[in-house]
Amino acid sequence: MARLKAFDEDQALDSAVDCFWARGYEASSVRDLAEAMGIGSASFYNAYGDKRELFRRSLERYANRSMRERIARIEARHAPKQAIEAFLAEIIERSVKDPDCKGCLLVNSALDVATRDAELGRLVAGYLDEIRAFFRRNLEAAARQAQVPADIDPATISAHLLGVVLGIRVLARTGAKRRVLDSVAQPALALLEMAP
Amino acid sequence: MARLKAFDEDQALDSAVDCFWARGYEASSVRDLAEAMGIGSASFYNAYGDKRELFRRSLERYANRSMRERIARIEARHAPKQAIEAFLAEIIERSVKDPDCKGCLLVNSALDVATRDAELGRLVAGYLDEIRAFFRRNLEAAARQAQVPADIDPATISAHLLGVVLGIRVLARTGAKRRVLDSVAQPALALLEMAP
DNA sequence: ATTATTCTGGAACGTGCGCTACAGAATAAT
DNA sequence: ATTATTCTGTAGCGCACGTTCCAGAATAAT
Repeated sequence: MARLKAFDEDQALDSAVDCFWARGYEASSVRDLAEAMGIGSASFYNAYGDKRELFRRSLERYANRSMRERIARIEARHAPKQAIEAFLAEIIERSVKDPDCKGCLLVNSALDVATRDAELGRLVAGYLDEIRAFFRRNLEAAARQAQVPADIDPATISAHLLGVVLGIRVLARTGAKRRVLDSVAQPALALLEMAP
Repeated sequence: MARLKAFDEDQALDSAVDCFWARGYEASSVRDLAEAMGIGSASFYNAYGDKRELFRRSLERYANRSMRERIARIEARHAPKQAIEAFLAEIIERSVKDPDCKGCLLVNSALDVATRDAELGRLVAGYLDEIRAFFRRNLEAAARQAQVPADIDPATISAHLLGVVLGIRVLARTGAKRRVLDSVAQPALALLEMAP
């Protein structure tokens, strides 16, 4: 009964994610975004409401397709302790291989727009806490299976690991070399090793 | 032979630092800045050149008055190992006590404007590396005095500690509680403890 | 007192911003 | 074929941005 959309909404959303990821919220103008998405501004506002709402959906899509996908995939394939190691290894690998040093959209946003928009701030904080929950869940499972030293406290170490991930993401965006990122992660991973 | 400036240039610069610190580069308009600094736009451009140059000077002033001051003060008053502990403790203390959750101007900038301006990016990376150098210097001194375990590698642990500091700064800006920040730091500090 | 120089407040410039209006194109149902 | 509805390209809205201009005020040297 009406004209059909001439573009794929999710595909365009992916392009928006890339734009926000590389340049941040403020520096991505609606014209930049629309061009990257391959649509005009009328379609832009018709499909997504406004720039902020597009950003909210971009955050959500990034969280689903990048963070949650990674967590689910890794947890499906690895035992708890190895899942933690694989998570850190993959983040370093991706950071080093990204020629644009984009870091993580959630971390980038946490310091930028999230501080000026309470709802987005809560959203981002919640997404980051899912990473901590991933660490905690796997630390507890590893402890149950005696794969990690008995004296580690999952609540403490999971926060530490989240901090390490955030530190890696920040340094990665400044263009740090793999050697530095590995050094950031190594002592945290060493905590998981059993005494010889 | 000419009219005198009616404002203190450094004092106004401090106000600019506060503005950039709280809101970031893009979100601080020249009008915002000039108002916070208590000057008109003519004085603004006469004294500082342009917005970017003011930001460069703000970064420099923040580095000198916040980071370098802290490092110098702590190193003057503490033995190497205690200096590292005091640095982390002070950062957590300041983060928790800041009602605006501003985090660290250098870290905030590292993810924002520094990624779009190569010179500023190099500047920020250099400032952050001074924190790593502080850790490394004190780790080496502590090792020489047998205040830390013999098997710790200053090159690795200094990068780890920098990562932990960055993680704390990011979490602090998202409004994390002291308990979380302490948890991020605690395992890193435990590395410095001698085996019982 | 005059002069040369610099600083200051305010108005205004051009540009790019987020966003909207509108006319026409495309579709599904009648 | 007509109609109702939605999508699309383009032009342009009002506004805030960084920056400049300018007339006048303030100062130190003459």
